[in-house]
Amino acid sequence: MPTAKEKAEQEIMTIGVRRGNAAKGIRQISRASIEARILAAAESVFAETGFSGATTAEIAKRAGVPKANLHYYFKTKTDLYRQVLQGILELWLGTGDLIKPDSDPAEALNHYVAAKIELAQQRPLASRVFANEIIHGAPQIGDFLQEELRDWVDRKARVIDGWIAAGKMRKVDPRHLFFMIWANTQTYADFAVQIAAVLGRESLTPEDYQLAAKQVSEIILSGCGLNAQA
Amino acid sequence: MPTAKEKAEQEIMTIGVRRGNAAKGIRQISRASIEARILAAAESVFAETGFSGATTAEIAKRAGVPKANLHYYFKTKTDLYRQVLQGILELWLGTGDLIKPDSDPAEALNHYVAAKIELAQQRPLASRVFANEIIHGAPQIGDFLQEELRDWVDRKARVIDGWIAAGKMRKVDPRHLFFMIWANTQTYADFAVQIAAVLGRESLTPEDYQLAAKQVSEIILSGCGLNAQA
DNA sequence: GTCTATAAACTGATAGAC
DNA sequence: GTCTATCAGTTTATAGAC
Repeated sequence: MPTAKEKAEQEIMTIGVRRGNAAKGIRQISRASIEARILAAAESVFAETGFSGATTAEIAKRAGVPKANLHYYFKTKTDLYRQVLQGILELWLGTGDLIKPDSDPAEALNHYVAAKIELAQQRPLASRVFANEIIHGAPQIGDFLQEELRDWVDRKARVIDGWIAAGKMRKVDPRHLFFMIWANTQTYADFAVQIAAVLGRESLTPEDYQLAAKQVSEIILSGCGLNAQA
Repeated sequence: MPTAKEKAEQEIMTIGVRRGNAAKGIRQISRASIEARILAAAESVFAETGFSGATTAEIAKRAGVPKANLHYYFKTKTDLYRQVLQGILELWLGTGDLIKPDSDPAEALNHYVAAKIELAQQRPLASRVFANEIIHGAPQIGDFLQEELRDWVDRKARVIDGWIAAGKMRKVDPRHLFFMIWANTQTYADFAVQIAAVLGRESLTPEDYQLAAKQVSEIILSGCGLNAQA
């Protein structure tokens, strides 16, 4: 028979804290952890079935909370979806830090491709939720694309144009170069099922991702008149 | 006031033929045209909202037929979806005909990229329905990927390995080369909203597709140690 | 804060008259 | 073959007891 203290801790671990049996600090930690569990569950369900196909019942089930609680923490299914997307967008813009004027072009682009492939391997669900949102017209993040993302690409494009003007690489359209890199890396997350099927595997192996990063880097760098990296 | 004949023709054009007012031949043509309209409407709705988000009511509305008739021509929503996919797959394998042993590698790959970009431009909805299906685990076309598509890629990979062995191009992994080409071309259909937003446009222009085809071809061919085409 | 029960709205599919 | 009316099953969201 568990003590009252053990029972309370069990509740913190599993379904959160009931009012009155935990200090404020612990309650906040617990609340944050419940929200994190719901967000993680939501990401997986949205990735598998898209926004419309996802049900709050399934998300709640995977998060291990009653459906009513999900609606207590996130008012509507759309609110939950928006917050999942928000987390993904923050992940996205974090890469590409090495693309700055005084970097070596080959090193910077190689690093960017590797980081994006790494993300495809580590967070394929996030990539799929994002891809699904864009394919269906970006109803929730259209503003982000036209503002933050466009600004980000404009800044990076200026860097690349600078490299070209300095004779450090072949003349290419910098924006379409980014479209190429995004497509080539994200495809290993979004289309993993197709790629695995063509390779005759159940799922992609670490070696597949490694070869993908190597070849994508080589072809794109070479296409930009740069030497491949070790 | 329309004559009886005009009225009958109008019905053929709009909702098909009622029993008794058309010969068998005309009825069959009409039936095919109704099915084609439903399939086209279904493609657009599936592309916009995915399988789960699509409603048979919306598809019927766009096709200009009562919902019950849609279920008369296509028993279930899944049946309709499968037939839409079927048409898309046939479209897909048609390209790549020039990738055969005695072709010039640069010409063949350039032609393949151009054909795929052309398809992205002409049939973006088809590309999005396909992408949506793959992202969500290919529940309906998993078999196609493991059989027909895998065989197709195996055959083409042998051709490319032959070109490499003959010293006609740099050594690359042929399968990952296809993944690159698919990703780079289909992204202009699937992610058109994102690309247009980054380019600051309402939608992509013919010049955008032309530049895309040119740059994708240049970078991939150069990356394969081949000279760019005119 | 948690959870059961249920309201309110939607959707795929069909019955049955024409 | 066509079409209106409707059923049966889901699904989002909330009320209200604890």
